[in-house]
Amino acid sequence: MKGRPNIHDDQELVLKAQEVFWQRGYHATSLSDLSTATGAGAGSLYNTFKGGKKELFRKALQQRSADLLTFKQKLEQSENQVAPIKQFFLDIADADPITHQKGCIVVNTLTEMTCVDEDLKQEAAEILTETEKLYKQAIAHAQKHGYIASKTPADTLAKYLVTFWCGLNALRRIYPDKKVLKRQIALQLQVLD
Amino acid sequence: MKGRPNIHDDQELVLKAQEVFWQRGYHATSLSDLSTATGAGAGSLYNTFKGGKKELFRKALQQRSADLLTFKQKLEQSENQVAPIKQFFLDIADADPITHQKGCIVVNTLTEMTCVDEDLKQEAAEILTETEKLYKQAIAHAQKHGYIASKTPADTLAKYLVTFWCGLNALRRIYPDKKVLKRQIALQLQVLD
DNA sequence: CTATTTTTGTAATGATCATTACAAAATAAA
DNA sequence: TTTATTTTGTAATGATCATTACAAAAATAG
Repeated sequence: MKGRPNIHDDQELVLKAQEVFWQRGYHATSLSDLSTATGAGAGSLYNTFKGGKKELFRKALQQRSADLLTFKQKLEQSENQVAPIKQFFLDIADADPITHQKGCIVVNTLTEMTCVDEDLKQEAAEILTETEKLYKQAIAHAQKHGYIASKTPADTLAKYLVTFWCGLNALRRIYPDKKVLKRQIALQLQVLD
Repeated sequence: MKGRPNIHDDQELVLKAQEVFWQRGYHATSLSDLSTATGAGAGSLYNTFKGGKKELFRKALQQRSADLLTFKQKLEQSENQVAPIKQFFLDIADADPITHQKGCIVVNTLTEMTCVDEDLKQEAAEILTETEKLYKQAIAHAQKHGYIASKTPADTLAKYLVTFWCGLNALRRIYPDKKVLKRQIALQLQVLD
């Protein structure tokens, strides 16, 4: 293959860009910010991501869809498939302050892009419905095997968890406090007993 | 008083600006958008709001703090102070599609401004903690008078409601569907029985 | 070594942004 | 009326934005 070799790994560019987008959102992030964060100049960024800023953002967002797949595989190896989900939520309380402030890039995007960019809003919404589907399967599995007593439909409980996830990412911004968060998370997870 | 008279009422300017900020957020709203929405030129807007776009946004946000006070007065006239809160949540399901997409300007601002503008983030956070305080008093009152059986501390339940509010404003964007929302809201309000 | 191809950094480019300058308009006071 | 004062709409202003143009750099292929 001819041509000057890549300095920057494409995937690493996406991850470094994701960090900035995650913290500042789409509109408050400039190409200069992305250049600084990635270490790549505008030339490189536009050569790699022909769609420019928006394509880079899309890739950063869709990365979470890939991450979800990894979590799905972990679930499927569990006896009680709801246990890793509960643990995921409980672990949120232990996160560092910056992580609390960042929240969730998918929820952030849903909020930022609604009434602004229908495509990106829809992409964020779809990642959340994917998450919901994963929750639903895990809950149904756990109910079938007696890990959950509640007769509430798995569908409803899954939507409950997605709602909680979105709410928790607001709460942790207001109260980035381990004790408070642990207590609130425990309360919310009671419906899965 | 000397001088050319006002065409635009200050409060109406704020409310018209609020509508645009509520839908599009701070960064995606241009002064041209605000000029169109309010019917006032840049000259008028800067003459009225010396702080420019940011002051106008602040006023639009703080309007919700005033609205909260109105709700507080309604609460204090109720026998069961938690009843109007439950009703408020249940009524969300009946809102029109655009209202679902808009969500809550306070939660939107908390999300948009975290890691971007500490002042505005804090203002949004404070409106939510004010809301929490209002919930807490109402819940404590209801518990004392036997309207709520749950022994869970009012403080914890109030934070639960704020978390739910933030989550619900994501859920309604994904499912702007009366049946779905009614079901999920009813489930979440069960902790207040 | 030469030609070709791709990446890279930098420096335009043109659009859009928030803000300001300013003169005309419209009132009250004198 | 005349003068003073405030509002209004429009047209600069200068900054910043995303994007593109382009030439140097760095590799491979012939």
